[in-house]
Amino acid sequence: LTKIKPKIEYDGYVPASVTPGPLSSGEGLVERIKDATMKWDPQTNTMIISDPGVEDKRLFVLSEELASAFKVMQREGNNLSPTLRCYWDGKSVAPITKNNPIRVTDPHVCITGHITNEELLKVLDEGEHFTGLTNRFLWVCAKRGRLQPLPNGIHDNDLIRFQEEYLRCAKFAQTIGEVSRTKRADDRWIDVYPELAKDHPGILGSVCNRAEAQTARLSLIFALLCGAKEIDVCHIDWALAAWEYTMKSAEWIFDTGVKDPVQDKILKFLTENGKASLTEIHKALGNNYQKEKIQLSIKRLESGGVVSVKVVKTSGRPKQIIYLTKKTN
DNA sequence: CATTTCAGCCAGAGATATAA
DNA sequence: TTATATCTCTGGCTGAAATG
Repeated sequence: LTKIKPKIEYDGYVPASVTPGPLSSGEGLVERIKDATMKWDPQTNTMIISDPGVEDKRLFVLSEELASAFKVMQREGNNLSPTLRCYWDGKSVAPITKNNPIRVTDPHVCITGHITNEELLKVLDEGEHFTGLTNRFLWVCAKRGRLQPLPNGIHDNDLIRFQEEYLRCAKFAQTIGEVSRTKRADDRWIDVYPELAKDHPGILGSVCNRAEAQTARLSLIFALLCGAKEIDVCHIDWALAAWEYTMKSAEWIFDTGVKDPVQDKILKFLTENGKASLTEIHKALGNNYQKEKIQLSIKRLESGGVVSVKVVKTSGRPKQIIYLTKKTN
């Protein structure tokens, strides 16, 4: 909406600020919506505002170069990924740096990124660094429907119609406060929830294991776009349809070729030895793998029924033994 | 082309944390 | 306290770039 020169009256509505990226570091994302910073003034012996910060915590990032964002995330010490994850959760962000007490309270950040399938697979294949990040995005496959050598563009009148419609919804949404589901919508939600919450094995799991939260958010957006005060059954159904499309997209993108390298190594070790303790697996992975990544991979293998984990008592800390449950091929 | 330099990688020892 | 789990750090290796 804001990318196009406004042709309509906003009439009091302030659009979120827009940045084209590129996403390069968590600090960069924080800077745009940071809180005011205070510092001690020895002259007057009071706290003074050293930086007014930004009042409006909304930020829309349109990153045409998502590949570069994924690349910088793999660099050591880059905190883009953790920052993005905090943003998704709506948590306040306070990067820990010595001389930079900047923080962001209640961020509201939306990121739209473009990337080709080839690039995505390439950057994802190189590291498993962004487990937990990929499932905070909705993956939507898009391709050119037909060749259009002489595009007409959208007619101004049509565009204005969209703008006005959107503006109406946005203004309305800002007035209604908390949104809840209707009773019928609650029932529908309870109905579909178990299926949504189901774990998926493999790398697809790490991409899709946030289905409930994503669908809930989508249903809220659909409701607001309808100008509704409550989420109704249809909004949930639309959200489910949208979610299904993004999941199918993710399946198409991620289920071809990309494997979880940690899983592969664990499986290889297990096929050679039959069983292994966590320490042995850790050693097999080079003694320097983070426990989260190992645990995640084991959990996925476990939910896929490939391995089972047993806890064995010792005279010290209990030993966790991982068994191969069925033959792999 | 041969040699030197150097950053980056990695195995693995050893230190530290954790659960009972 | 013990044994296991997890993390950190170092020295050696490698291959690419710089130098002669």
